[in-house]
Amino acid sequence: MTPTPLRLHDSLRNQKVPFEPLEPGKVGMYVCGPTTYAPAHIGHAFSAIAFDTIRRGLMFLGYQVKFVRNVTDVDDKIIKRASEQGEDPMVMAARFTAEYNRDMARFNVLPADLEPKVSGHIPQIIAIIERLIANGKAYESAGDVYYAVATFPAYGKLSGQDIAELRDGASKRVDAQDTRKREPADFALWKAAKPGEPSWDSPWCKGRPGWHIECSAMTVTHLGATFDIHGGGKDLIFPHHENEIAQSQGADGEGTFARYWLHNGFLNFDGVKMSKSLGNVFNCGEIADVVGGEALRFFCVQHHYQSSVEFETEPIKDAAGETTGVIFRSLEAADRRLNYFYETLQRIDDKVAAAGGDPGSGAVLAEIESLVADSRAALADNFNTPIVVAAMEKVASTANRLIDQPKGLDKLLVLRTLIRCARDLRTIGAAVGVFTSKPPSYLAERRARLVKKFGIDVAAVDRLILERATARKDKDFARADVIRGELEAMRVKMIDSPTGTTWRVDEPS
RNA sequence: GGAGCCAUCGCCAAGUGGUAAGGCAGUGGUCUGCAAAACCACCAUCCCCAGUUCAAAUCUGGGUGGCUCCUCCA
Repeated sequence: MTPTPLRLHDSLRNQKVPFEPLEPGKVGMYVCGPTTYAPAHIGHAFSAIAFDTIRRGLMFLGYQVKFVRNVTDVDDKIIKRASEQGEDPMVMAARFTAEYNRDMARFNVLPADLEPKVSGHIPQIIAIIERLIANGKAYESAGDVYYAVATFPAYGKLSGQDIAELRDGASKRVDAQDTRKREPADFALWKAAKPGEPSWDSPWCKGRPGWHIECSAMTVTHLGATFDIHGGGKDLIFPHHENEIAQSQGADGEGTFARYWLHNGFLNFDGVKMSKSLGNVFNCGEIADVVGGEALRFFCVQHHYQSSVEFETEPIKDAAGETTGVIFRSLEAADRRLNYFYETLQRIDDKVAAAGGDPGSGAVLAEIESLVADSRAALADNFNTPIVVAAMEKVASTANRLIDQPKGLDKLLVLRTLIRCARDLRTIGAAVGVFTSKPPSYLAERRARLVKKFGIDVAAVDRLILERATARKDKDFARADVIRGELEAMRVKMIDSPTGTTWRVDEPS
């Protein structure tokens, strides 16, 4: 299959450009992963989902993707946190790494093809530092090794920063340790370890790598000196990605390293940045428990990966006015829409099963035929997933119409069209990471989640529904409506149909 | 102080030179014992001002408002 040509927004050129992989049909992609010193929060998920969507999009468009996402398991923050908790840093990092991967799986983030760790790449890191020293780009100072920013003229190109300005900015923050640097903007490639800290032998001192160098070492190890796509959060542009470029090109020469830079936008909470001081940092586990992992995934897919996104929350307060929790309005809305799609898929499956299955090949209604092609075009235009969602909305509403009001249409045509709707919705859903569950399983999980959340007594609901059915049979509609009122007070809404009464839990919107 | 991003219907959100996707909410309708769900219909000229152009939400300049980075914060 010939891959579909695509255009993507390259941060370095700051514009949408045609994507031309090094090797036709193949994509080598590297994304900055987590530093594992704490449970993953929703920002980590947001970035991981963005690049998982891009990866899936590339695969859907016909590219063979090698997806590398690193784990920073050696880092000052890890050492600090582990020391505070009296835990071994490497053990703690391994624990949070496993937790990170479990969390991301709940958002339908596929495992990376490779998940390199700093601790497993010390020789490669030392090798690249040695190359940098040999090239005159780095210098040793009291056991530490620093990158000499002044030796790399292109420094600042990615972030649009002027190196003179950076010097001014950095010089305001000089502290005692910085006297080891030639100039404040220089950054550490290797730093000496204190007793008890994780450390490795090196030509300079027993120590550990600086933060930035790991990515340069891992990309060249696993993707080669030059590769296709490098991704990460917008906040990493400076200094992290700027430093990566300086390191890799300093070691391997001009024109090497990432050929396209992709950066995902940030999550804003009610207009402000997420930060611990504002108390709006939410862990992935909490989010997935409260609204379901796929709801966050769907929410992300409803937005463009590059845009910053508004995220509406509302504190839950007890009688005394104390905050006891938080309501994720945006995610609840996304989950309701996701529920609509799953219910639609369920209805199609039921209808098809009732009709005796697939009637074989033949024409389908033209209005649903373009979903796959339209989605392909949208994804090929810088991974425009909101357009994909809009196209899926159209197919879902058509499917529902065919189920409810198939009047005047050939039965086999309707059946074939419905089968095609379901098949294409699942195909396109998978291309962006949604609708991956079986509808009964999603619907059951959602109900269980909401039943638990609102403390609904399922046995009582079933009893009341039976009572109401009896009342309706007796034409005692007054009684039936009283029962409905009682159920609605429990947040239970009934859906009457020719085959009986089902119910759903409704969140206040 | 330096760099950059953004401003589209009540809310969320695509579109970045050719005459405003989609969702939520709202209104009217079909269906229903009544509802709900589902479906159908209606629902914005794009922050302000000035330019460029046959044509601008989309380009340029100015203004206003918001956000981010320059602090190993995704």
